[in-house]
Amino acid sequence: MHQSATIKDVALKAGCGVATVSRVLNNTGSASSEMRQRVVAAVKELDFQFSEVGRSLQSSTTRTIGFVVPSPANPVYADALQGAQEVLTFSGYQMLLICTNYNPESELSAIRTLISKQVAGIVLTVSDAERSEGLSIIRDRRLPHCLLYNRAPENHESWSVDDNAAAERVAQAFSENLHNQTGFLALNFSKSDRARQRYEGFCDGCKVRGMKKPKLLEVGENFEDLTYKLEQFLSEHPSITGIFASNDFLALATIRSARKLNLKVPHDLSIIGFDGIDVGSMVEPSLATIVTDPKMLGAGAGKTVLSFINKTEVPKPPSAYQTFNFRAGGSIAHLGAESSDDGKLTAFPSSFDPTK
Amino acid sequence: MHQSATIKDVALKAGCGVATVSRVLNNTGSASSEMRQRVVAAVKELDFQFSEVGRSLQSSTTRTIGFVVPSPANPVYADALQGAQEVLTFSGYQMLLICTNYNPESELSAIRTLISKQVAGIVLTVSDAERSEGLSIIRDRRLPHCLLYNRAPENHESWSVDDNAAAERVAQAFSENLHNQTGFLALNFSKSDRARQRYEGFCDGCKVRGMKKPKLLEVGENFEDLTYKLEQFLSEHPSITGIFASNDFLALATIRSARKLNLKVPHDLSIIGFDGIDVGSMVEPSLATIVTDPKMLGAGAGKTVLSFINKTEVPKPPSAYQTFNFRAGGSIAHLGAESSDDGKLTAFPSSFDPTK
DNA sequence: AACTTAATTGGAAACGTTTCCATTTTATTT
DNA sequence: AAATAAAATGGAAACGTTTCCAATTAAGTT
Repeated sequence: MHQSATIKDVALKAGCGVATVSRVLNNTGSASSEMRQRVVAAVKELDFQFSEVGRSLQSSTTRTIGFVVPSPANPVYADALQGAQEVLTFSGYQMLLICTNYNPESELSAIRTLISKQVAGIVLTVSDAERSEGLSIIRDRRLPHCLLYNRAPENHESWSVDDNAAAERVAQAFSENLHNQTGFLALNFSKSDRARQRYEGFCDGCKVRGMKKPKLLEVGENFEDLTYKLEQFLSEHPSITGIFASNDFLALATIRSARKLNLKVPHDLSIIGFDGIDVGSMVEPSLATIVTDPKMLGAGAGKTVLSFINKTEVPKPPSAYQTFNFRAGGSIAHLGAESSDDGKLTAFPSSFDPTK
Repeated sequence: MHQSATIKDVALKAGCGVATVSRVLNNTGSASSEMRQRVVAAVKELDFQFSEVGRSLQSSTTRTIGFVVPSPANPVYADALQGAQEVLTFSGYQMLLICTNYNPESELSAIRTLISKQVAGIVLTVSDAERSEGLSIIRDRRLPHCLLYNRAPENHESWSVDDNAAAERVAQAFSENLHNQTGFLALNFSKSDRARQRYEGFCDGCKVRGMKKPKLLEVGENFEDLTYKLEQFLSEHPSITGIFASNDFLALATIRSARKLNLKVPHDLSIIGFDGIDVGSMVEPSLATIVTDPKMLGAGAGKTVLSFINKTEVPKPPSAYQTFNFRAGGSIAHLGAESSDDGKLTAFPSSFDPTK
């Protein structure tokens, strides 16, 4: 690779000292207009750009924020990154991105790497915020940081959906539609405190409303065998009328599997998703789901870290019930009083979609 | 922020020179086992980690690859980033990510920023590869780089879908199903050479097969007014029986809009998408589309840059026809000979889905 | 025990900046 | 024209590493 020009080269070409070049280019300190011209000319000629490495060493601050997320392939994180990008770019910061693939061991090494790289701050989503070793290292070093999608343990800032509250809201929706026995489709149940919090909140919500405790069905990363598993699950628990899926993709996949099993959604089985991806409202039946705003959360977490760095006022994350919204949809049926031929209860027409 | 320990602190605590610490920790050069122990102890005690900034300055190479993409919110790029991440992490490199939001002006500044940061290489998607100023700067500096999703001008490596060929394949699909007049729904038509190449390829394909030239409908970033625009478009060109949409989301949104206009898909209007996102095969009717492998492309571009850096053999990108696959689906109807009551031609049953 | 060889160690320079400080030049005032 | 103040300039140190090289110490060899 062609060696880049340094400030020394510029100084040489302009016939002055490096200090002068630095002052001119940074507009700090004084310089004669003739000198300025010479420096600018030399810069142009050499296509000079400062090396941020040199600068960082001297100023001991890289204008870089580290991001640790499970996977950009999950649109929730992708959108959050997008939101954060806008905030960072606006403030002249860059994003160093490391993905952990829902692998807790990767978290620690990611954080170590970011510390080595001397990032000015870190935004991170961990597997389990309560017992994350990486997180304690960050705190010990007093690195500006903010959790994203993890509820904050003490002394940590966090921008996150309140999974418990959101899952309770799902229970409410099932309850309002007279469902009694439901199921919870868990993705990454062991690897994600979010998944567990959702199940917890869902169980709480069901209990409070006098419903039966939801049955749990764990699903692998790629939804393998979903149709088969769903069939097993439903035949084991035939009283299930509604399913709460960990995320919208899983919900849509479940609808497809139900279709393959000759079950009509929502007539035979109601489905509620989580995240509120756009496609959910494009399909037929539209997907009832919890709508979240990943971009806002990502931006918030980014702003929080920046405000720590700049010692400005730290933005307040939204309160629990501002972090999500329930979106009704055609995938959930109201179990009226009149029973249908197959013994199940009739549902709303599947074209019902209050979002339109 | 709590000042981190440096190699000097370690040397002091271990009672030796910094050179020794460096040698011990990097396993370069010799050291007595007693010395090793003292150094290791000091490191533990101080929780020392090398500063990559110092290292980079001295070695003049950051182990960082810059990525310039339009937006991670687009799953195509998100998946590509995911693929690249795995490659980079495996080789001990990090990803510095900058998003341009489909804004050509941001590209140049992004590239300048990356150069300042002394990235070891760059993977980038630009608005127009043929006339990208950023790209020429990169070439002038002889920075290891690889295009992603842009066809390569001379002297540039590239991992990309062959948009022309893929769009031709779409024309073939329409032709096989006896469509004659089609429309092309363009997203970011002015800002993306991909969109234009798709239209070009689609037109070529239609022409070769004796079909009418596709009508063009441009759509804004957020599909605003899609339903209204679609209505206008179809009434202006009533002979249109099929639409090729720029991407799958747009295709799904079009299906929704069609539904709102009381048009049955595919009976009244056939739709083919582009990208092959998973949900496309979960919905009903399933979406006929061009399936691509963004993860593979991202990984390939990453590998290419790494191989430039390490002067190892440069991986060969897939040939044009290996970069995509046509996936049939229920959203495209075969226009048989028998005409239906409304004068249009009957379609396959909408449950037809060869992917199952 | 004296000598040669090998292993171990630390000092110092270099990487590209910024900034302090001292020096030189220019402008202003008497 | 001399004295003073202000502006312009450059040298050098510092930031945290690695590595060359010289110096010291230990280990073999006769």
